[in-house]
Amino acid sequence: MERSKILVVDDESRMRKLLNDFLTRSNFTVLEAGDGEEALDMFFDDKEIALIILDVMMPKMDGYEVCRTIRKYSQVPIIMLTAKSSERDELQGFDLGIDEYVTKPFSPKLLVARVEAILRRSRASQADVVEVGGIRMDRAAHQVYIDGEPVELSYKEFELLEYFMDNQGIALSREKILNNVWNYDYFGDARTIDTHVKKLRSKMGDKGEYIKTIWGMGYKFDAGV
Amino acid sequence: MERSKILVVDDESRMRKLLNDFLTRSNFTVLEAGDGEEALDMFFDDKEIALIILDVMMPKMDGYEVCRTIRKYSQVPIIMLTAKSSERDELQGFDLGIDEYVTKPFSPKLLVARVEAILRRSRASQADVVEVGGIRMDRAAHQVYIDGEPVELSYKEFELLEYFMDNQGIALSREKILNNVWNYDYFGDARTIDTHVKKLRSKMGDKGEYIKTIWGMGYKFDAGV
DNA sequence: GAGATATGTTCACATAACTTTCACAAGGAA
DNA sequence: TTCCTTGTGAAAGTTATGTGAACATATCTC
Repeated sequence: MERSKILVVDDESRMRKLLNDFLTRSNFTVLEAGDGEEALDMFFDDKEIALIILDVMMPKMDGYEVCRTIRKYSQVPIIMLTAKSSERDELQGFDLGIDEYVTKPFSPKLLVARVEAILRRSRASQADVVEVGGIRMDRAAHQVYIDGEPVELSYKEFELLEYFMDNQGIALSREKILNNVWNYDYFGDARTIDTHVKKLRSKMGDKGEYIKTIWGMGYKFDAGV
Repeated sequence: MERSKILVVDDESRMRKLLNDFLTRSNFTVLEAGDGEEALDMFFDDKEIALIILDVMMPKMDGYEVCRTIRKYSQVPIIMLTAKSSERDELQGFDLGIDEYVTKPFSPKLLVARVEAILRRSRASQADVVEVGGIRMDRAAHQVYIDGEPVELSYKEFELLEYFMDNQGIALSREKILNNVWNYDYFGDARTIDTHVKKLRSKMGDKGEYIKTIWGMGYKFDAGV
């Protein structure tokens, strides 16, 4: 997977540095903007920005304003940083097309998890139907076919398979799977993944072998093509 | 591998000198700070600090405080020095993002080993695919290919080969291998390395010869290219 | 809102895979 | 040769994963 470019907009440089650090560590490329105007300039200059993290409270042009302007031209995912949850409630009243709200102070780890989840979603919607090694995944219909036959998968099973198919050939640790397929607020047993993998494999028949176990590490989807 | 810069923070100058000595000998560049404020100044002045060793008990600003401040802006690895293990337990209750705890008195040798292990971890994610002399190592897929054919390696075997390939042409003592490939809390027989080397060699076929024995010393990976 | 149904999670145990140790063989150094 | 290090195969020990069932939670139906 290529490195996605993320634009961080905040007037406080410390906050920008913090986010930059964490996101860079998580393998994203980060651009920083110190105010709304700069943010708009950077966004319209660089067509490859995959996601924007936007502080609400900024001098001159606030996050709300920046968001409205961008939304006139683009559906790029936007995460809003708000200082109080009351701000958040207020904003949610308007339909600004904001993908997530994160209230300060937040755990950077959590933010990264949300960023990954959103990007996954927005990447997913690019190709609605994918077919690999006899497995056809129709995201719009939320339906999977194996050798042309429809297979009944539960919601989680579908999402798990989707994540596997989006990351073919890549070794995925349980932690990573949890972060991307489960909600960020799930803190249960990672072994639940094993159970889901078991069900997935059995529902997939002989294609179940595509889900390889990487002992001591996690799982990997590999259709061998 | 370039010399990594390490910041040692302790109010006792004897302790700083001791650490400085050992780390310098192990080929690190060392900066010293005598208190928390100085530490913060040095850290934010010098963007190249790769790791911080931090004493908990210090006058004015304690290690706990320093850590929290740094964590607001940076994910640099931090090793905490604690006087009693009770302190350690207490600290672990908070999620400060500390990478390691070392309880005084400690063996400097052990500390150096931990430093190396942590730095290796944080460096590891640089090049995802490496190929040398017909051996292709795909870290993302956690898979090794020899002459294009996939080879099944266990977790430890993979890590061992990874370490060898990251240190091509360098003679590696068993001690060093243990410190870097095994966990620091492994105190078993170093001969387990021999067994793993044997398995690796046999799984690598004629490429097994790349792992040379350095009699009386250890091993070396050398693809002769 | 109660009961039924489907889905998701946890648990305990079986199984499989891996790691370490051991004992002895083989090989290099003095 | 003699001492010490390394190679090797197999046994013993350890840990991770597979699996079925119980339990919990959410969803649907009436």
